Amino acid sequence: MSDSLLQKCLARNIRMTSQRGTIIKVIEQSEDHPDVDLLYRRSVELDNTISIATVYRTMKLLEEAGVVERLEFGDGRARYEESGDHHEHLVDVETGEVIEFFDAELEEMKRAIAEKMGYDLVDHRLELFGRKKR
Amino acid sequence: MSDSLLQKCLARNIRMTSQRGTIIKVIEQSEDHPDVDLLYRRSVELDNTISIATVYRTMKLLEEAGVVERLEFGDGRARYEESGDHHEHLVDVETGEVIEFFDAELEEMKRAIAEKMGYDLVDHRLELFGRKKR
DNA sequence: CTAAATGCAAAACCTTTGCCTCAAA
DNA sequence: TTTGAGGCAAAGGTTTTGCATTTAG
Repeated sequence: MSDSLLQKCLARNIRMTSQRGTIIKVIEQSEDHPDVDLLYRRSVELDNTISIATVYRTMKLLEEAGVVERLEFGDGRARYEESGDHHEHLVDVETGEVIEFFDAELEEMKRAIAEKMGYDLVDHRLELFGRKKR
Repeated sequence: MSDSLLQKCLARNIRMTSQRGTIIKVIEQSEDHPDVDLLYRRSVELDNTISIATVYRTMKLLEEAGVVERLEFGDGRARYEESGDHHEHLVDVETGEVIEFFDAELEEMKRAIAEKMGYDLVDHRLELFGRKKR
């Protein structure tokens, strides 16, 4: 089975502090796609000495370490999720709900398209915005 | 053949002013994906009375009218392009160059995926980030 | 011990807005 | 003439940063 976020950070020699530990725990326990402010508020519940600057600095660190992914849904602030199996996002335009999905054929197609244009795909992002049928 | 951006705006009864005319001309002549500041600087060259607030207001107006598209490449500011044939973007991670492409199969796949999840696709966004092979 | 991390507040960005003036229809 | 648009500057929201202090290793 796969390592916890904390283990991944330790494996990368990220210096561990109580604040980072708290933020990492918050990320691990988040099932949604929180923005920094939400991560901050959840972290403060566990350790009321944490400042939002630390949350920003930690998220940047974790992103650069490749253990979290930064998402943008077009609302002007970054949201985060733990890195893991790659998947895409479908945003329900009426409720704001974010649904994760994965489609192997789609992944391969993206790789092939970049290939055809003479590029190695290093990253990619797909967001679908949909309205629930009824 | 298709209407110019100006014609599309007039057809939608967008009140025309000299500033809007200038900004529209700048968009028409832009072959890249300018952000607001760049649009502003290009507009000022043609009419030095234009303020950046007007550029922001005009881009919002044109976006809501559906005649321009707002793009986000993850650098924290909006970029724009004239609406037209739908296409995707591949960003060269080394040069920042943005290459447009279209793939009908990919489009259909996105629609089908949303469909399968019980959604009507109302919008979608795909960006590939690649490194040129050599 | 020493280098790095934190807190706090200020600053830096990008974007929006209030208000008064000006211009399009 | 009337309603909407523009300019300016201030304010808003998100993210970054300088600096003094604390802490991990």
